[in-house]
Parts: sequence; structure tokens; C-alpha cells
Amino acid sequence: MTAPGNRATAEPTPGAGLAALAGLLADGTRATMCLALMDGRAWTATELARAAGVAASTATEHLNLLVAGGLLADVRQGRHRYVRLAGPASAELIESLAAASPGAPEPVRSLRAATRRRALAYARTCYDHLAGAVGVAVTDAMTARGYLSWERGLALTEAGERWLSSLGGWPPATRRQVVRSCMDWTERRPHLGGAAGALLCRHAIEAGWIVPSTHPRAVRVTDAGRAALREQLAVPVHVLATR
Amino acid sequence: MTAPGNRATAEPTPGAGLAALAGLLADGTRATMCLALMDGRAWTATELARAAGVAASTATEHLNLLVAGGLLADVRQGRHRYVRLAGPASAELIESLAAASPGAPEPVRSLRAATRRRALAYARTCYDHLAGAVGVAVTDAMTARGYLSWERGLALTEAGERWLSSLGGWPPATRRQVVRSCMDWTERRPHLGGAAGALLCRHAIEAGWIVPSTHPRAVRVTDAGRAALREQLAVPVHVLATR
DNA sequence: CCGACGCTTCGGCACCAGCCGAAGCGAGAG
DNA sequence: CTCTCGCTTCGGCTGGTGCCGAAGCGTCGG
Repeated sequence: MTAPGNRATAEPTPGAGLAALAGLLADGTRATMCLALMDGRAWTATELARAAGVAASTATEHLNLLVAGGLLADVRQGRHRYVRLAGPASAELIESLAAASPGAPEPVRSLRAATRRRALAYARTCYDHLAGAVGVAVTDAMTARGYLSWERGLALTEAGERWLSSLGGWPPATRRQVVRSCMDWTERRPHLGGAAGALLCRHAIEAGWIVPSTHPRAVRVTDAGRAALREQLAVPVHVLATR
Repeated sequence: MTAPGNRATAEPTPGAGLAALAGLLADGTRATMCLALMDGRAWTATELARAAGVAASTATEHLNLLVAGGLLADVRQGRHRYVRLAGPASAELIESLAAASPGAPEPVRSLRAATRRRALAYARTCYDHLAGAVGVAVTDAMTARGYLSWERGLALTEAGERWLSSLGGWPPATRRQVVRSCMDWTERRPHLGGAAGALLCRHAIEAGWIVPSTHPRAVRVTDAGRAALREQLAVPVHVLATR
């Protein structure tokens, strides 16, 4: 007898559910991770470990708890584990909790975060290829022009190979998979990865189509880039509009 | 070195504040207490201890944490410690957390709770005297008729003594303080306690002015009670309206 | 085929958070 | 004054939890 505790163990205490949920956020490391994820992006496990200042193994444990608790969702992609907020409900919950805790809601910080988020959603690098609205738009345009085929998995067509050759550096001297579908976490649709995606991204940088933004990972599309993408791929103008 | 933990100890980790706040609700016992307090009333420490199923000493520790964390507020009154939610912000926070946890928001339960809350706010016993809208209204009426004086502290006037005598059982055979100002937690205004308040409450029960409600502590005012209060104290009709 | 890399599993460690009962304190009631 | 009663303080116990590093596994790239 003498039940040792009302922890989240056995008895259906009235507040057990609430306590279990709050317990997920009651740890500094987990809270820091969730706060980082509030930018809406999907982070890799390693990124979150560094952000929270813990070992990768520790991060794994925390992420398992948060995912099991329904606060986060994860997707395995290759050797990476991408983690994001499970949904708007999670974000709202964390937001209301964060707003009530001794963290002043400075309008400046919110503005910066919002700006950064917008910049990332617009155009960013995903490893070595393009992502965001621009990345998805480029992928769509390549598909529309017959450079990519999505039947029986993603594949590069002969026309696609010719176009990449015209950019230079094709075929790549690598055994790396030529094309790869990479889920875009802001657009919720796939964009082009793999060797072709990397080559395209490298060319875009070298040709001055895109330049690094002030925000980490984010990129800006230059006037030259907008012109090139419109001419070569017929990417819709509205996607490339300046922000 | 090798900082032992990101608990709520030293380093200003980004998520420390959030974690500290969540930590307050991350314990089953504390969560149960907060949920109990969601009825908007002020509970005594002992009541909360019983509700949560822990010893009084344990309850004290939890309440100290919750008050220190700003989630609850307490007031010492005589030998009692009354605890209530610190404010609307606390209530909203707990509500949003409770709504997101595996506790189904059954409309039936909410309805019952709302009904109970309304009943308690209307009329209830506070120990051995009357509280709630009716309790405060009776106190106001007694003041208006010159039965109570609030100058130099609360006091019973001669007219007040005569009125109580007419009800019977006056003067009381006790050394207990005759009148006592008792803060009403739903009306946020003082109502009459002490020996006079107890006598009045006892008389109201014996004379059939009030009867126990189906909800604990709540009472209903009978038709006879409404008539008596209107005739003897000129209590405003709108306060006594049936619900 | 081999190395690099991201992640997970496992063992071990230390801390502390929650619990209780006993004893102490102060207010109220007789 | 004394008894009762609500609350608090204190000491001691126990189990859970967060942390790490080492080792293992699968993917990717050369």
C-alpha cells in the first residue's frame, strides 16, 4: 500500500492527463526544443540536440517522449530524422504556455521571428538543394516542361538531362542517386533533391540566381535569378515576386 | 563541470521559464488541485489535500509551490488558509492545457460544472454562515437598515441586536466574536460571519428560508425565504430571483 | 568495398521531487 | 486557562528522470 506517487503511473487521478501533458514541457531541454520548433520548420535530431545543448543520445530520448506524447511528429528520411510540431494545436499550446512564463513578448523579437519564418518559407537551402516556395515552384516547372517524370517514382527525362547539361557540370561524377523526392515542410509538397537538385542549386549560386539571406539557411532570389527562372523554366511570376 | 541538468536551477536556458511553469502542473497532485480550483471558489488547504488524496503536509508543499509560481493566490484567515486561482490568466492556462490532454470535454460534464458554479455563486454556506450573492445581499440589507455598522471595524448595532433577538436564540451563549467580516470569493465583497452570521444561518435553515441544494455547500432559497428576506430586511427582489 | 555520418540502444550515475508521520505553532472556542 | 484543530516544519525514505559515453546499425557518398 501507501501508493508511492501520483506520477503518471497507475491510478486514474483526475489530473493525471493534464500532468502528463505538462510533464512533456516541464523539462528545460524539451522546452527549448519545442521553442526552437516554433519557427514552423522541421529540424533534424542533431540540430535540436545542438540547439538544446545535449548529447545526441539524450536528444533521442526527449524526442521519443515528445513524439509519443503527440506534441511533435517525426519523419525518417534517409539517415535523418526530421521533427516538427505535430500541428497547430501543439503550437498554440506551447505558445500560450510560453506567453505566460517569464519570457517577455517583445514585439521586436516576434517581428524578427516572423520575418525569418517568411524568408525561410519563401526560399531556403535544404542541405545542398533548393526548398521553400521557390524550390517547389522550380520542381513543378521542371515537371511541366517534361524534365521530370513522376510515374513509377521520380525520374529525370532525356529532356531534363539535356537541360541540366546546358547548365554545365552534367553528368555528375558521383554514384549519388540522380533525383530524389524531398518533402518540403513549409509547402507540404515534394521538391527536387538528389544529385540533380544539388547541381541545380550549385549552378543557381554560381550564376548569381540566389544569394544567402541574413537569416540562416534562407536565400534571396536575385533579379537575375528571377529572369533566368522565368526564361528557362517558365516559373510563374507570382511565385517569384519580391518580398 | 558537466552540468547535471537543465532543471530549473542555474543557467538561463531558453526554455527554462516555460519548463518552470509547466513543471508546476506536471505533477498529478498539483494538477488535481488546480482542476478542483477551476470552479472559481477558494478552497481551504485541508479540502484540497483531501481532494488530491495526500497528507496535509504534502498539500502544504504543493500549495507553496503553486503560490510561489504565481498560479494560485492564498489568503490566511484565522486558522484557515484559503487558496484560489490567481486570476483569469491562470484559469485560461489550466483550461487550455486540460482541454488538450486526454480528458474528453464532455458537454454534459461542463454543463453540470457550470450549473454547480452558478448555484454556489448564488447561495452557499461558508462554514456556518451564509455566503454567495444572497449572503452578501443580506449583509448589505442589514447594513442599510442600520443593523450593522462598518465604522471602526464591523459592529452590531442595538437595532441589530433587537432584530436578532426577534429571531430567537439571542444573545448566543458563546465567547465567539459576535460579528466578523468574511471575504466572499465569488462576490469579492465581505459578508457577515461570526456568531451573528451563524445564528442567522441556523435560523434561516430552521425557519425553512433555505434548503440544501443537490450541489455540496450550495443552498436554495425557498419561496418562504424570499418572502421573509423581503419583508424583514427589504432585500432587493432581483437578487432573490429564482434560477 | 570502405569510411563518414546520423541516429539509437544500453549501462551507469547522480540528483531531486514527492510522499509520509511526528512534532510544533497559533487561532478559535469553551 | 485548556483543548481542539488547521496548518507548517522537519527528517527520512524511495523511485523516477535526465545526463553521458561507448557501441551498434543503417544510409549515403566516394
